[in-house]
Amino acid sequence: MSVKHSLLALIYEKPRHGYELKTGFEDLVESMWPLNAGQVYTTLDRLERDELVASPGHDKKDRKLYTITDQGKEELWSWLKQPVSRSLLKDEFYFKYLCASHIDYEDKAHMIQMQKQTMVKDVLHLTHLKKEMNQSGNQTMKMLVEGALLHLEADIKWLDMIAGK
Amino acid sequence: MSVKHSLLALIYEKPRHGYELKTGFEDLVESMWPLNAGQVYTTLDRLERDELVASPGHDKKDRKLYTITDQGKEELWSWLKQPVSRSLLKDEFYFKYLCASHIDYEDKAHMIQMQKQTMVKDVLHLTHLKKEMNQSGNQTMKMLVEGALLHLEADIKWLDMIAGK
DNA sequence: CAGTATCTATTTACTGAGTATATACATACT
DNA sequence: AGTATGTATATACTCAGTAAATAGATACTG
Repeated sequence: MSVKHSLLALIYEKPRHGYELKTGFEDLVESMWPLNAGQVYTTLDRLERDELVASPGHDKKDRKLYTITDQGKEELWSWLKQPVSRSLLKDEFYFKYLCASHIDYEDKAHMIQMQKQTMVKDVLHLTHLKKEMNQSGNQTMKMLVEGALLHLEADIKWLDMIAGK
Repeated sequence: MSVKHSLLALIYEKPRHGYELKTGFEDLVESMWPLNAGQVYTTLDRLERDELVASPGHDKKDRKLYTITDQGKEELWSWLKQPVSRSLLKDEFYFKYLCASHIDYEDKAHMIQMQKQTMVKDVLHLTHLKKEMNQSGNQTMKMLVEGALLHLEADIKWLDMIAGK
């Protein structure tokens, strides 16, 4: 999504070094999104070049620390402020379906069935996750799970609709 | 999304040259997704390099034609067959919301309101589009619009839910 | 306790997607 | 005649992300 902005958010919280950002990111997304370690460092290089972060030096263990600049804060706020617009075709399945229709893909029914299966599995998985989160787990993530479930519901409803045509 | 695969689909339909792919793409998405002309040619270069397309030569007007190879067809089928998995965080607003929560962003309520406004506007726009499509317009696109509306409904329901907490 | 696996930590060359911009000829308009 | 628009392509560049290598520290295991 935007690794760049999430790193900015983590550095905004407190000064950090590369590896701490990697683990910080993974904590943030509860390991649901594996992050290539290299990406942290390449992104940091670009952030520093663009003066959204700066480095005041290294810590005791010789790890390069980064702090957010004023410009970096502005960038972070403006990213958060900007609503996301979900253009029709930003949804990958819609786009695939459009391509498949265009070329009269013979297996469109199968395609829809497979997609539905994946989504039903996702519903089961997320429902399980939601239960787990009732005991422990952070509140925000629980809401996201709830949102994702509503999303999946809508998707499945739609798949049934188009499968019936 | 995947310009690469949609170009493959268009070439699969019939041999085409670069400019024809640009216009073909824009017809396909009914101009809802502006495509940088340069991207067509850079993508074609990569497709040719990877032997997913080949060029049998130029047409009468000296435009380089491309045809799909067997390997290209396989790539297209496998893309279409593969269900898309929508990881929780692939949704940009969820991700933003997670970042905002993490840093105690003061204006989360405002953020949610802005997002809702954008979505309500989108609903109006798509509802209008749907009506237009009842007369003219292709059937597939109409279904996508219907799907997007279900999606937006779910999103708005969720936004109301989290705004109330 | 020697050997090995895992964790911490970073670097770098590279690929792939997408953009900006330049060019050039043809046609339409005014 | 001059200007805008449409057709057509090329290319250098940026940005995001990956693969793979390196290396020291710590934990585990027979």
